[in-house]
Amino acid sequence: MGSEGHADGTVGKALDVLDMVAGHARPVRFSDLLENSPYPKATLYRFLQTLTHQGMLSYDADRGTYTLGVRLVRLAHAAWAQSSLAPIARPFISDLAALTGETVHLAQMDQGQVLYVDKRNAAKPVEMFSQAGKVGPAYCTGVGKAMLAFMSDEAVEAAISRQSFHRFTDHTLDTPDKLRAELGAIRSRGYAFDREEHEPGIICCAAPILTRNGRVLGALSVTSTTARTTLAALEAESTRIRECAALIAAEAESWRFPEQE
Amino acid sequence: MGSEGHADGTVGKALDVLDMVAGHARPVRFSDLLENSPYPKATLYRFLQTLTHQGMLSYDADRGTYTLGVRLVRLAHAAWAQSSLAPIARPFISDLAALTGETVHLAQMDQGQVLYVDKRNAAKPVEMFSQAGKVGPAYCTGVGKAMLAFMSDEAVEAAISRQSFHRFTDHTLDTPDKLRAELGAIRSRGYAFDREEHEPGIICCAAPILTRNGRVLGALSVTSTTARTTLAALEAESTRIRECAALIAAEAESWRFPEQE
DNA sequence: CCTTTGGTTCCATTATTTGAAACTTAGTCT
DNA sequence: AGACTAAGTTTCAAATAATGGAACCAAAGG
Repeated sequence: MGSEGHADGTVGKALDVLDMVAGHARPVRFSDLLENSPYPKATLYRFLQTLTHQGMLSYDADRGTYTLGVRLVRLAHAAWAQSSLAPIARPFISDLAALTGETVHLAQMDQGQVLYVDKRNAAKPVEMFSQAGKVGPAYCTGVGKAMLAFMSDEAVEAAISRQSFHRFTDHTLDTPDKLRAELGAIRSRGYAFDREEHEPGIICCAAPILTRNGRVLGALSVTSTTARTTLAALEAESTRIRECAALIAAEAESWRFPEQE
Repeated sequence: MGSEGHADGTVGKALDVLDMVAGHARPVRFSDLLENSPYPKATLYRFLQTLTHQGMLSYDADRGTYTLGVRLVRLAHAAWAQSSLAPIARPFISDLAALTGETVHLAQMDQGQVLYVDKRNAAKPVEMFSQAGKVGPAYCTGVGKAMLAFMSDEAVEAAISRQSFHRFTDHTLDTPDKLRAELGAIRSRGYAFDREEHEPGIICCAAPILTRNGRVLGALSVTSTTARTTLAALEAESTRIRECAALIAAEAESWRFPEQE
């Protein structure tokens, strides 16, 4: 039962080191890394050398610090274009943001966590990278619950075992059982709410993006504040949200059909 | 020399496989990969398993295809936040885009390549990852030349040795010597042009972002098309661009890149 | 000049990776 | 159906690469 160490094989460990570098907000020195590292000095050193040599990290010789490298950025660029729903969904979420006048989030599930891959705000100018790429908890966000509700039982349990169930607000569903009950309700309703479960004053209505065979591709949410609107008013948009999700799903599915050679 | 890198160690090979997947625009089947793979079936198979398990790839069981995984997107977010100039420069490039009414690029140099870390377009709504995160050649872009012109001789030569000198247009500087001459001119002028060297019809004026001691942090450019404006008109903005670069440098230095002594 | 701190290299031991071949499906042809 | 075939998966002894304690080096500090 994986308590923590899920670093299988050598590449797993190397990627672990990548995450360690990514974890720090600024360029890190070797010794900084060594402190929170499960690996001995020589081993960590060699990993850093290899990753740097491979372009996944970049080393500032003057300062002796490591940052994430270009190759990683290039891969990520490809990943975003290729594996995320974002490029396909872009026009649809723009429309949805314009129609509702609220902030729209597009998210996918990553190892039991919610990964926001795009965001559109009708009012404010668009934010870039600073928003896309963010991660959040699955158990207390609209998009997270919307996705969980339509995943297979094993996948849900795997995800649940990775949740922290931290009680962010009075409304946070802070146990697996409360969450499971909520997921059932969502499944039959077809869409999810966030009733200030993650942040006070923030509410949303979210729908999953599903393939024809019911596989979860991602989720879509319209977010607002209790100051500006109510859950009931957001629920009125649920049909629109679900239609938008369906359009994205259709587009995604047709676009992904392999037309080899 | 060594276009296809010597994949040192196990992680090198694994990353190689990642690149292979990234190379294809669409989801790839195992056998597609196997064809252009230097690795035997079993080996490739195990790499794909590991990478998938690590979230670097994602496997579509229905279709039996691999795509780049979302973990990369998360890493890229960290890379962007960490690559320091982008978050700092954001308000400044927004202003510059508004003032000039043209597209503004923010780039940094890594391993002889230009990495675009942000982009702002006054007219169109902002594009996300699809633009920021792109990598381009240094020898035939305004930002690339602006940075090279202020780098140390060794660094420049190292970068030159990594350029392909592909002749994109009639104006491309396609030899090291032409480039070196141009760099001298840029250094004394203080800013660089792109005279349709990379793409026909695309011109720009670029300035480096330098620390007090002259270290190159990045570069800034204002880009337009020959249809809309002229080089002379862009040059009129050069003072503004350089001022903007100076502001960013000052901010960066006080904030993230304290120059020692 | 001696010590500490931070980083790099060595190298015998150990564990992992390797890949030919055998095996398992899932299709296809006759 | 039965006999082929293509595509993906597993096995296992041999080959290879990773490991990490310890030695080493280079600055900075006393």
